[in-house]
Amino acid sequence: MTTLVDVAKKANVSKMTVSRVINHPDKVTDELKQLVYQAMRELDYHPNMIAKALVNKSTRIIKLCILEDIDTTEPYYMNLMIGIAKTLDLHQYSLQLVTRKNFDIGNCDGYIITGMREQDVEWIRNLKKPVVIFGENRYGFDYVDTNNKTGTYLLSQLALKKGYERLIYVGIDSKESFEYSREAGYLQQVQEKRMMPELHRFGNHSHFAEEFIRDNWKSITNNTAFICASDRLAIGIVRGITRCGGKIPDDYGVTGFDGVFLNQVASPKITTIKQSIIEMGSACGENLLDKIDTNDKQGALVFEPKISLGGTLRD
Amino acid sequence: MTTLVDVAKKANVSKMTVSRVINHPDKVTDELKQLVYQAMRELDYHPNMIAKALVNKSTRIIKLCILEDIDTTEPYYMNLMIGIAKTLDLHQYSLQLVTRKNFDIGNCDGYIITGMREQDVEWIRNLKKPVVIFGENRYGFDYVDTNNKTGTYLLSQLALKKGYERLIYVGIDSKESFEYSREAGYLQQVQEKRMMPELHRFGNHSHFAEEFIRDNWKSITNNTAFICASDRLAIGIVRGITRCGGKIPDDYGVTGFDGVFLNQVASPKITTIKQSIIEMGSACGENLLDKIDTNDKQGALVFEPKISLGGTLRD
DNA sequence: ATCTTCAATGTTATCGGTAACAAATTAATC
DNA sequence: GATTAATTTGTTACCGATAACATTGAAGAT
Repeated sequence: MTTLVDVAKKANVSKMTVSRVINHPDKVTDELKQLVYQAMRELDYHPNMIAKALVNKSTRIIKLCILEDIDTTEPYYMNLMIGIAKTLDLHQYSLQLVTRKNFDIGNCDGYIITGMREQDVEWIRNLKKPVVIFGENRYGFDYVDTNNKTGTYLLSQLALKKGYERLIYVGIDSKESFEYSREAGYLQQVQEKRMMPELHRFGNHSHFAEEFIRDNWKSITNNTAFICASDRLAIGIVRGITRCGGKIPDDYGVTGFDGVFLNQVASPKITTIKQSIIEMGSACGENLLDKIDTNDKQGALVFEPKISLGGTLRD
Repeated sequence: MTTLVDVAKKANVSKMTVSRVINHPDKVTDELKQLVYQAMRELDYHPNMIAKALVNKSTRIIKLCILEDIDTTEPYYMNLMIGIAKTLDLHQYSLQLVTRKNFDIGNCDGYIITGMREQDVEWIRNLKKPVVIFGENRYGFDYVDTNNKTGTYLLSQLALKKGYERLIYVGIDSKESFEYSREAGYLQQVQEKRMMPELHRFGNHSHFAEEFIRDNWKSITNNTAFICASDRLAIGIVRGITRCGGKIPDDYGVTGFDGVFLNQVASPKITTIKQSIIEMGSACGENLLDKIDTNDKQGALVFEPKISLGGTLRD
């Protein structure tokens, strides 16, 4: 490996000048800079990040903490990691995957946290390194997420435009911020149209949604659309309606949210919100690295949702 | 952060002695060792891996190269990563996720490679750091995998025991080693029973398998079991048989392979080979770290397959 | 012309460890 | 008991970078 000294010798300057060309180029004359650049190119010089890390007392490690149960893991996370890793690699940082159990083993320069619950706020506040949360939150942490409210707002709007006359929201029975936002999107659309809101909440499993349909089938009038907080629930609703003999999308409409995993195997495909998790992961990484560099708050980064048309709404 | 010097002062020895207690404990008297251990405990000393890496000219980074198309990514890889990360974290290594495009950016101490094809053998051979392949191969690389042959052998055996009289193998149309092994398992079982082998191969998509059933439905006699090389294919076969009016598991049996992803949403659940990818990932990590430490070949690590009973075989 | 001032470059010490060599202590040999 | 060998511990230099301070040299002020 070529080092600073090799470059310095070749360019006939001190190694400090080379270091400065890299880190404070404005403090070096153009003449020397050219010499140094030339030498770096000829020797194919790449700075040794380990040495850098040693003097900076940094680690070049970012921890990705997945706080949700690993059993429920979906490709979602895989895409997230791919996105994060892409950015980090570019900046010569590396990603460490940790869970609740082992998150405090070893040092790092920053955290990306996903699956945060209320109970986690405390210890996250106490972390001494920059943090970015993946998933919206109302505790003031910087975060990256889809605009959840706009998502359900748009889907509700679309359902109405397709002529469904009744809109039932099927939500997740949890106190998390994203759920409130998705409900809010539905509510706003419904209120704008002066309709009666109808909300139901279940654990995020398809069979809960399916049971709900079965148990209430007679009260579910024709021409109803279900705005679901997740693809899982949407699939349950579809299954329930189908088993009860209802016709999708002619008599009933269904929309989901997420569009990562289940949509690949579902039949018919759910009309849902497509999230570009990879892109969001990259954003997460960049957000965090900026934060590390500048030591500044970066604020939230909200991605505008895109509808992915499936076969569960008319047309 | 407490350093070697802090510990050395507290224990009234030179820092070199402390270093030796950690790395060559046999070269230090028990008396001093106790003093040093005591001091380390009191100061809660943890070695600085960055400094270590600098003098050892190592990086403490392991690259996980996923060579398959990211689009086809399944939770499979997520589990793999969790397994690998678990081991690496324990040894204070960190994992870097790379793909074909960016695999040579930045240094590392070793590679774990998955999704290897024949075309990759060349450059993998040329890598200068230790390598472990995830997935069996016949090029002499160390690897970790399920015993693929035993897997299909056992499933075939089970199908016969359940009384199915005809066994059709549905394989993946690719030249990869795992496919050959799965075929071999089926063949061995069939030959032991002096039956006529019947093999078909398709791209690894459920609709190919489904079409196959439709196109050949009249020649598919009752009491046939399909030994499939993947859950995807198995799901296609199930769908095909169901659509043609066949009854599973009464008149037709189906088995898959993998049991990670699709099995969660399939209905009925496929009888398949369950692979503990997390565990295999850990093994991968340990294998590689051993290799880095000893600079030795570690050989293959083959996990014995376990059958996961679903509803696609009788009983 | 001399003294400041400031910008451009070089020197030295440092980050936290380890290897290689030096010194000190103990044990072994004659 | 003196000499040598072996074991244990300490000293120094180094890994590859950067910060802090020192030096040089040219422009501007008096």
